[in-house]
Amino acid sequence: MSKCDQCIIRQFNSLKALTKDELIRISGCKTSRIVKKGEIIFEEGDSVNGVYCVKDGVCKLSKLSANGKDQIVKLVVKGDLLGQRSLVGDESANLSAVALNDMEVCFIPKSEIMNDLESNPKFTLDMLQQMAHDLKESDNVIVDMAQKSVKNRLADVLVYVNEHFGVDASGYLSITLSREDYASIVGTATESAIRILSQFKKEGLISTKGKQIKIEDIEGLQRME
Amino acid sequence: MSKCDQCIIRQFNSLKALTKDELIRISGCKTSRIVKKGEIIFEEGDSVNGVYCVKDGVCKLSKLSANGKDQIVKLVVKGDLLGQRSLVGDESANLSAVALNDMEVCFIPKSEIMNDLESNPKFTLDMLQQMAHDLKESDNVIVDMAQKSVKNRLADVLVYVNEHFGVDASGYLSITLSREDYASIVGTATESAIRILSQFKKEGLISTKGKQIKIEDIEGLQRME
DNA sequence: TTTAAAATATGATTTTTATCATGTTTTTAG
DNA sequence: CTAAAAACATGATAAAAATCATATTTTAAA
Repeated sequence: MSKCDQCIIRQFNSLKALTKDELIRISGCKTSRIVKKGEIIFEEGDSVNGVYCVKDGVCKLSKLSANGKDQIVKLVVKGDLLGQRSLVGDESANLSAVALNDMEVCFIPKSEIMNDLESNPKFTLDMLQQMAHDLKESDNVIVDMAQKSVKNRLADVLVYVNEHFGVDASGYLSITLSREDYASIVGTATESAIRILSQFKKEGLISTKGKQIKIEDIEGLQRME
Repeated sequence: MSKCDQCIIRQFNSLKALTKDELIRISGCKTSRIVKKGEIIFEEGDSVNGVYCVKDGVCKLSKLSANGKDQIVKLVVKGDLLGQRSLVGDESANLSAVALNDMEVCFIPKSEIMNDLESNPKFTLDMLQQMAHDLKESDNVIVDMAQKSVKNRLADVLVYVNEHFGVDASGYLSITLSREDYASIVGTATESAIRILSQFKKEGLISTKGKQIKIEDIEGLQRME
């Protein structure tokens, strides 16, 4: 089993604020796991009972709305923690987490994390800062959701995915989301998302190969925002 | 000057996790202030440099969108803290805070709060728990914003205001929001909000007197959700 | 108290977005 | 490899919401 105190990933999240002793203790009780693309890590209503540290891959956090559609609230990437909100709030999951590609995650039991949160203020403060950042992001999403058109929001998402996940050797976005996923991030009907992507294609802003998307004119997409 | 350790309001927020000594120290450096209805407490981009503890009244947290419209993200009420996100993130305000009625607030300088956050894990953890709750709420707003109709969202807001602020002696909502404020919470055009309120009136769900609103059929409004 | 300004109200119209229908392509399972 | 399922695509139409126009009412200021 790999050791947390030698794991580079923790530099990207609040676990970096733990002491060497705390990391060694956590190493002893954490479990590693491979999550296949499409697999559910946890679902709305589940007791999560710990925190996942994402060593590789990406997953979506989504919530089922009253009308039966899934709304994606956030993408969780390599280096992020997952499940900390439910853990801190001591409640069952408000969102579902589903892998968008193959992932590698470490699971740290709740009791271990809570122990450190209660005794290591540096760790707690780092977690608080991270959550403050998440809250700011969420507030910004609310504003965009309320005030921008579907077309604008979709352009935003393409730019976001491009910036955060980059492109593969042939220039296609390295994360492949289904049209339904795009619709579910933007908060629109799948047909509308497809239609707008087609329009972007006609306008030369993007090109596609199957479900893969290549951004051809990022300034054009940004200008729309 | 009133003493924080004897102030009942702190029971409603994270300040309750401070020790008596810490409260006495804070009492010595806090300042009290009356904020008139409509007055700006801070604006997007301001350095807030501390935390406000709301002793009385209500304010809106909003952000100016690219199209020039204000989007209200949250209502901050008696007992809540204000400005903690910017303080923890060590950045300028992402939102503006404007009083919706006359308020009484206490301002605690940043250095004092940070000092306690770094040394009192109970306080930090309480703050973290509160922020986890805020984040959950924000995520839920995103889902509603994306998946519910304007009419549904407006019904939600009326129910929310009713539940959180109650009614005056004659049964009218005790917080009086302008139609523009309602539009800005829901994320719609002012005319649309007015139109839907008129429709609710015709359907007997609410009645109005000037800008005041009385809920006549809360189940009807809830059923819509 | 009178008047100007702001807020509320409502109609007409346009734009945006959702829904339904249906066909095509791509992916997946046997 | 092939059939079935899933995902993608697009047209037609309906519904939702924005915009523009213009009254009317309420509020605030001189």
